[in-house]
Amino acid sequence: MTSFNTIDKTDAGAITTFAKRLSDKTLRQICGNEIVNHGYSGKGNFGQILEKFYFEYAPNSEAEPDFKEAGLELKTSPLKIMLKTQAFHAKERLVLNIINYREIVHQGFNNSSFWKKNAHLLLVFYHPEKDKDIIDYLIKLVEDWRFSTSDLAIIQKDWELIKAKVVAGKAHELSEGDTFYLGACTKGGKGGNPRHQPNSKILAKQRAYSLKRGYVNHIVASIAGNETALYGKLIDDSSTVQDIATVVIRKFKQYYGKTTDEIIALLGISINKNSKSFHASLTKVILGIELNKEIAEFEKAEVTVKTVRLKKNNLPKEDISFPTFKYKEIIEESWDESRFKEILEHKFLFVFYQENAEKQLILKQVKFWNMPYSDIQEVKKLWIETAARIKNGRAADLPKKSEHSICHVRPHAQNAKDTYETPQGNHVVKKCFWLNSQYIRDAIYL
DNA sequence: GCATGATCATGC
DNA sequence: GCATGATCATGC
Repeated sequence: MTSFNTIDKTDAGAITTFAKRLSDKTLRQICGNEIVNHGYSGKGNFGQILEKFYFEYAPNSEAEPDFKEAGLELKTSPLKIMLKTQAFHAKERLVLNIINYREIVHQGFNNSSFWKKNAHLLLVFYHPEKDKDIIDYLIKLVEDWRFSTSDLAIIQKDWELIKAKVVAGKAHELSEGDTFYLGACTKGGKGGNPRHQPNSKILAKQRAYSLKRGYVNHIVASIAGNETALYGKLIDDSSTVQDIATVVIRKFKQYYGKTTDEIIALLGISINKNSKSFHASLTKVILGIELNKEIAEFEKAEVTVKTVRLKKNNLPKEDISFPTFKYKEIIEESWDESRFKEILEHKFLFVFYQENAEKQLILKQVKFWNMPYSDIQEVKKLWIETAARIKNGRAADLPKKSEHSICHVRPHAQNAKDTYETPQGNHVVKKCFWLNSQYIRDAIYL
């Protein structure tokens, strides 16, 4: 193989071309058997082996990009194959450099450690398979990446929010749901590797900048050129306003106080009022997205839309459900790696309608929301209690609404015969966590 | 009127 | 066939 040492290190194009030789190959094929005794094991080491044996430099954690003369940062990330479409998707968020709490408060975006390191990425996507050695993973996609103008505007806004929280002495309250594309994800194993922060005595978990999985999906699809879904954009590079929340709220606001019938008439469209997807369709139409398309920004930011019907007293008619959990799986999870915590760390868009005297639905308010850190800590207690009861054979008796102010557990199944097996071997109706209607009213709507 | 249990509709 | 979002039914 041609050595990387023959490549012009100031030329990002030449480095990318050299990297592209990896496409559709494995590390063993490209580097030969010299890497069999690579000495690395376990997750996350694909990148280190690639750096050491292909690019021939020692893994480091410097503030400069990996190829600093070319301003290019090497990142490797795993893909998974979607069963239905056989298309490649991002398996995980893409973790970037550590957020230095002491430094960020003195930085602007353009001289931030995030931007210095990640303005230009060299991405290597590989396909990990169980039971295979890391060096036998197939490398599927290799490409350099720069953020589009409109994406960068959103990422900069995300960065400003992360900084503002650290400036306010709230680094310990950072959550991935705070932001749209650029997340602050935990990094550093169990215990969260607590760090000092500048404006508070409270220790904060170590966190890194990361691109959300939905955003990495967008990168993968755009590199592979095989978008399976159709996307409609709220914002493009020529938009005057480049902020997701501002654009969305502005579009909805002109219909506040109007009934769904009036909104439909004003929009001049016809959608089936009796369909259960009526509200989802109406949301898309208000946002100017065609019904057969997905909202590009929401997919990239992994925004979950929830439609809520309020009663006259502002209390939602229903609690909000989440996916069911399997009794035998939840007891094997820890809270920090739990599916439910991951769900709660997403950003939500709530669309509130309220019933009037004639039983018509009036659009009241839309709100982007993510669960505050302190509430997530409360839910953690409920989750632990739930797992403990299941372990103790009490799957039929899980925390009720009266036991917790934020969430409860309740059936969510086709019918009473639709069950999952418990650790004890009996079958109990499928259940899930629900967000209490009172909490939705008090913590989100009002 | 609400908590709790139960079930429906849709789309993949 | 099942996951998911949404909604209904009953009894206290």
